[in-house]
Amino acid sequence: MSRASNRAYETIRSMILSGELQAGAQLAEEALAVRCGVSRTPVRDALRRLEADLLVTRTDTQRSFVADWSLSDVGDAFELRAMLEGRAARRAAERMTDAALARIRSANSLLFKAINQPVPDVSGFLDANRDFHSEILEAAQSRRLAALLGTLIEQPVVWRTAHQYSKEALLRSHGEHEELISAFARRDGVWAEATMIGHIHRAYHAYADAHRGLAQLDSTREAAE
Amino acid sequence: MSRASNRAYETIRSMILSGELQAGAQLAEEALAVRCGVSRTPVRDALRRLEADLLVTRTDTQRSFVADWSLSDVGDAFELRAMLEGRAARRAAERMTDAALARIRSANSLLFKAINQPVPDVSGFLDANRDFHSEILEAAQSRRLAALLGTLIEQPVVWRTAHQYSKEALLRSHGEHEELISAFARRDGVWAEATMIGHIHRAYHAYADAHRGLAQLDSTREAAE
DNA sequence: TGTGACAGTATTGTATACAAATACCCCAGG
DNA sequence: CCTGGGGTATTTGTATACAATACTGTCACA
Repeated sequence: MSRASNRAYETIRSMILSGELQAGAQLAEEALAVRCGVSRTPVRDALRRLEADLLVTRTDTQRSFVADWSLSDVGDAFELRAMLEGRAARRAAERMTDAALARIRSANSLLFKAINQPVPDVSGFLDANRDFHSEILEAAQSRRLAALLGTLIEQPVVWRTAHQYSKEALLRSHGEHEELISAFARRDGVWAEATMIGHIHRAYHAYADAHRGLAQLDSTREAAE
Repeated sequence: MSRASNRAYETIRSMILSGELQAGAQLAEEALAVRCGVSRTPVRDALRRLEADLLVTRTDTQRSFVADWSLSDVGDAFELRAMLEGRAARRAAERMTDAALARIRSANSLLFKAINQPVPDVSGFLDANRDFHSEILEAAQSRRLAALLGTLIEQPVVWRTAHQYSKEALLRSHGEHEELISAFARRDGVWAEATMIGHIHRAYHAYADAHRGLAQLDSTREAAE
């Protein structure tokens, strides 16, 4: 995808995720085109992609709006992601090559290094985490699974969650990854799947706890106004 | 989606599925626009959607080609579909209302009627089958699950398979649906999930058998030339 | 013979104008 | 006050022109 189209996608996406565009707000193509500094054509492209990400919904008459993500929607997404990533881990374990295993190990080493800085390097953690999971997806050798997970992995949700994490929680992630690696090393698909499902579910609860905390802050703030 | 865009989508899709456009063939926007009798704009839209369906792939430089669906890809898709529809059945059973149950029963009655014509009414069967499965998806109350399954349910694959079915095979489908209904009536999610997984897997094997038969015919024909 | 640069061609990306559809607002009638 | 109709404003759909990019084949040179 070339410049303008990507720019529109990234711009609109970040406006949604930052809250600059609130849930339910209408997304008119012309207005977005102006804000992104491009014409409507790439904006239309971007809206299509965001719709596939479920960040944008369309009415039956083709008007676009910022989708509203309740906590239950997020739960929904995590549940599916757990199921699909679990399946990916199982397939990966059954098809694991030594080379892929080495790459996965290396990603988790980088992740460990990022945690053990004087101040934990969250963005380094996230990069390594992404690599770790995508190596597994690669090893699973299923284009469809990759395509489905692509729409489900809301990196921003992971992002928000990770910034809430304590160093201990980050280390726990690393430890769960190590357990996955053990399962891969033994080509034990069932173990890998179960571990992955647990791993994602723990991430979900970390997110939900943080979210509840924030919601409480919000309502406190509102009450104070 | 309006007229031209849908027309392009349907036209290109059917050209791919009918084999008029063979796997690996390049899909140039201008050429497709001419063949569909519309301009490039709606064709671009259509290609995006077909890409999401994985009927079309794009190179890193944005050229589009007809995706090549080996039997293992189809197996991949069925496996995922079984997992996701199984999950949908479980959720549906856990959330089943009497009204939804009635609609599901009615869809399966129509399906039964379609089979029991002097000559089985395959397209009536397919309509009822689609309704049956989409009522379940509706009852599952998960937008994301619905979105994921939407890209996976290749109605044409079902179509090709159904036309191979004997009346007995169609009746077996009806019977499996009845078992699902029993599970729903008892709100037994585990039973519903297991039954659905079996149902989809049987459909896959029916497809694979038919496909192998066709492949054999093809190679025989080629040998004869 | 092999390789790299170049030019010409094909293809996709973007902007823009206009057409079609839809939503909104206001007012009349009950 | 509510409801429906109709006109206007807004928004999306489509076509088209042009720009940017990627592909292809040829020729020169090693």
